[in-house]
Amino acid sequence: MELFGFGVEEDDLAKKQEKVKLKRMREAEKKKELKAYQPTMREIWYTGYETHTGKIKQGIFQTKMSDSDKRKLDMVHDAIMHGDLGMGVDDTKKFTKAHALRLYVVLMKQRKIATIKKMIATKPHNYIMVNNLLSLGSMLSNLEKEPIIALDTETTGVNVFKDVVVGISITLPIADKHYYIPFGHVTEVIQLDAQRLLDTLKPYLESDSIKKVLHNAKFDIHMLYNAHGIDLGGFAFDTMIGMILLNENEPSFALKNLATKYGKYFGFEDKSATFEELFGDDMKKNGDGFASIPLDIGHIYACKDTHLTWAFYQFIQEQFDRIPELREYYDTIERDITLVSVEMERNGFEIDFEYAEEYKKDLAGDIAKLEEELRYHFGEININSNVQLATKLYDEIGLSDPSKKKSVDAKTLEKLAKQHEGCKVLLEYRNLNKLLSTYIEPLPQKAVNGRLHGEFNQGGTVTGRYSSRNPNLQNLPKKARKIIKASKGKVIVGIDFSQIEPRVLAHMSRDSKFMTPYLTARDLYSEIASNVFNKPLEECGDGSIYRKYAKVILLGVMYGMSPNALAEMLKISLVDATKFIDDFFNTYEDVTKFVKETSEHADEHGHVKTMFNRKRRFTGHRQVAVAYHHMCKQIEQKYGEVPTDIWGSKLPRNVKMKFWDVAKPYGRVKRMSVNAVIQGTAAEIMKKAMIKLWKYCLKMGYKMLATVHDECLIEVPDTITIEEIEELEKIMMEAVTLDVPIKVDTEMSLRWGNGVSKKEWFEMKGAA
DNA sequence: TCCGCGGGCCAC
DNA sequence: AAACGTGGCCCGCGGA
Repeated sequence: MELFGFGVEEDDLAKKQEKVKLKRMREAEKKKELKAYQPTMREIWYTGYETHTGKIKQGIFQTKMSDSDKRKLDMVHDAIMHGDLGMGVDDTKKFTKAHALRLYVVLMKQRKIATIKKMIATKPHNYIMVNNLLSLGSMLSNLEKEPIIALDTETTGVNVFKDVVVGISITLPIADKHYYIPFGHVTEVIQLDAQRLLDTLKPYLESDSIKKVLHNAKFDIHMLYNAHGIDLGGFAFDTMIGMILLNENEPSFALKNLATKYGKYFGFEDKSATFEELFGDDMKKNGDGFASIPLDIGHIYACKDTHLTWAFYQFIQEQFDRIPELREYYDTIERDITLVSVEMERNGFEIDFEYAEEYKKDLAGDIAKLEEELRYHFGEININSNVQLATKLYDEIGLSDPSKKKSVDAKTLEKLAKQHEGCKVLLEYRNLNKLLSTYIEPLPQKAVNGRLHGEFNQGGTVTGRYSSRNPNLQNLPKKARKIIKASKGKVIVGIDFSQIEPRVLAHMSRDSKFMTPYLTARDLYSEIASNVFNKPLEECGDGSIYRKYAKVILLGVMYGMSPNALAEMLKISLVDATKFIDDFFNTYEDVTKFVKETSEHADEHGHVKTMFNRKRRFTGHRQVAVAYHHMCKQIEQKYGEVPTDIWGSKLPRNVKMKFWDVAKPYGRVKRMSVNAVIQGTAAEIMKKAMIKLWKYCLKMGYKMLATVHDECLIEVPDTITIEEIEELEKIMMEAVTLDVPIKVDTEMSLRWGNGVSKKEWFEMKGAA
């Protein structure tokens, strides 16, 4: 590797430098050329389509670090030239690469220390550390005059059930002061006694009359409660959720990232080193998080957190003044739902460890047998490696590839099963292995005190739905749900909105034909099934395969499924699939109109809105729409009409390709926009229902456990009466009033996944 | 050894 | 060059 002169015997440093300079200039030129396509050597923000998945992505694009050593050496070289490393130019002769890299570490350390010293020297006058009774008293007397404050906790880590709070930041807007109150730091610096301090702060933190603004409030509420028994009161606003409402496409909602991007809009220009730059490594190494950070610098960062949170709060309020319906949306839906999320995460699910262990053993045994069979069929390959598998199937065994892409997914393997009997075994293996490795094996390990606590994120999706993770409790297969049981003396009640998305579509489109089955208490899916498959209605009832298909069809067609995909899914001909889609849109004229108007709204405004005014924005779509419509017009003029099936049309090949370039992204946004309105509205209805359920459950002593998009899970005493269940159902159904009735279905279970209907449950109870 | 990515697959 | 949406987790792989 070129070391910029280090270790060079001929010692013509100047000449060498000249060469390097030239080289750098050439590189810079090259870089300039490439910039438009692939930015190198630094981070940039980007927005674009991910070519493979077709998703719109925003993020930080980071180039590979292959040149990082070069840069490091470069810096060391400069430092030596400037005398920063206390060495003369002559010393550089002895250097090796390793030596220079070690020096780089020293250099960075020196720079860190210099930065920290400077930050401490230039600390804002209103950043105050509270670590004695005098400063505490002063802070409290100011606090009593504040109707609303910003609050943040510093902790030993991010596990809300295991970590603890080591300090609390508070911003007092009227006093214009930002405080950090440390009580759990590993330091020589004197701190207030933790217990006595928390006893003193508790009434203020729990007070409903002192309103609190936090960034990612869910985390702090958990931490204060779990580790210190403080039940936060007066929760007023979560700036993270606020920012999500203002731009759901933001790549990161971490306070520091938001500050870097938006700080300049409210006078918070912060060019100082980030906390991670200075302490990221230390925190990782020591394992006690913020507690290990020296307080003289740590408290500055802690103060800045609430300072920033408050600045964002004001910024968001200004935006909400412009868009008052968003404030209304936050106030009526998102604020309280934060507390519901906390409640669900805190409750968690009880795991049946014995059952899980038994199930694990069974599965492992079955899987081992299948693995042996697979070795017989496919030899000594890693059966989990799709690369090795594809080579085996298509190159060595020589199966003909129905996917044309050497795909080895379930759909393809099913087709291949006719050619090779090992494929069926493989499908069975995949099935069991997925169940074991993703669910049965890891879930019990994630339990804390016997209960499994997943995260529920109210802002986890761009449409307004919840997401769930660590673990994801919204995608457990029925078989995996069986390791979850009701607590002793309890029963899990699952209430789900029946066909909520079609009902939302019926309401929003006001399509009378679509609404009629709901208004006359008939079943839309069954009617569709009867029409499509040309079967009598009796054969298309609940539980029939035709009805199940109809459900898939309706949801698919609603969101723009292609005839090809539909034909594939239903194993019907392309002609039939095309005919069904046409029939659907001809039958439901106002649904068609609704889809069209939604799409046109997106074209014109670059966003769509749900029923309760949450926006989904499509960055750059307006330009795409203009280009698309322009091209449609041109094609219409030249060729008579715009074909629905581009590739099957008679357009010249180059026109097809050019049209597809805009039609593809345009179509994608069109589908996303229609979906966002319906899915988003359904999600809002669920959130409204959950808030009402939550309040009722608190009163009744029930435990809310989870939401799975259109379903709510609640743990109640097993002595619950049918009237009490019906009260819960009523609360769900009355969450909103639509032009079609809202229906719910209830399932009761001692083991999730083994549910019975409400009727069966009470029959069982009656018999016992 | 760690990280990002893609393929595959689970849910609604 | 071939069109349902919203998510998260596991695995192998290649690069540092």
